[in-house]
Amino acid sequence: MSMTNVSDEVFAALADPVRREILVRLSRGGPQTTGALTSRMGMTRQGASRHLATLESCGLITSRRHGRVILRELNPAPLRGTEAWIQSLANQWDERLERLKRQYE
Amino acid sequence: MSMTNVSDEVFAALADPVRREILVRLSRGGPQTTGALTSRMGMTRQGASRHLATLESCGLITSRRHGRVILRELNPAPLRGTEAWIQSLANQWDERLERLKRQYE
DNA sequence: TATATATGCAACACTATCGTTGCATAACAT
DNA sequence: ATGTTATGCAACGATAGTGTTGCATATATA
Repeated sequence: MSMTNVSDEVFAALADPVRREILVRLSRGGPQTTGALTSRMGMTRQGASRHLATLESCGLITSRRHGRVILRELNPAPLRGTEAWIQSLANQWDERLERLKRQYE
Repeated sequence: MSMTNVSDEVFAALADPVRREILVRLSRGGPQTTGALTSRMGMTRQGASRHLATLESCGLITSRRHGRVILRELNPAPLRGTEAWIQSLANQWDERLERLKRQYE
């Protein structure tokens, strides 16, 4: 597995605190409308809506339309890639330390 | 544990592909100078140097001076926070699904 | 049909970030 | 001392992202 360009968009999406809060709310409250998600978040509807578009673009959320309401739903699948990347990074470092340790014993 | 503002800087640092590649190189090659890290990365020394400053600012790398040479070293510790955050997010979603499943059985 | 609700799209100013260039500093080598 | 190597700091233009406002669209309700 290549260690570069693995879920580049996902990393960028996670960089914004507002988007992370949206993900947390979705994971706790389940599918919600933009309004329910936006309220008490100190931002215009359009501001939050753009964040939702960013999150959907990289696959972190999906949306289903019910009449005039659109329900946003969390999709944690892309997070596995970033999680794997981070773990691989830390693991390679640990393996390196272990090699050095064996060498000097 | 609060799900917001957990290693905000680390998430932002990981959003850049150049910085992620620097981390990968450090995890594989161990402590290196800026020059060794910068070469073959399609960027000026100052460009890479700024990324190194960003990474050091959030604790992902440390630096030791040896005469006129500064060795950069990976510090994977802050990554645990982001890893935990991602896992917690996915876990909460899974638990939610399980609750719903039990409810409808 | 009218009216309210839920949403998207486009344009705008503001800010942050990126990578560069130029100059300064500090440590080695000759 | 002089030159070379390794680095930092400051300023600049370019680019990208953020949040806003205004308008348009589509669906429900009276």
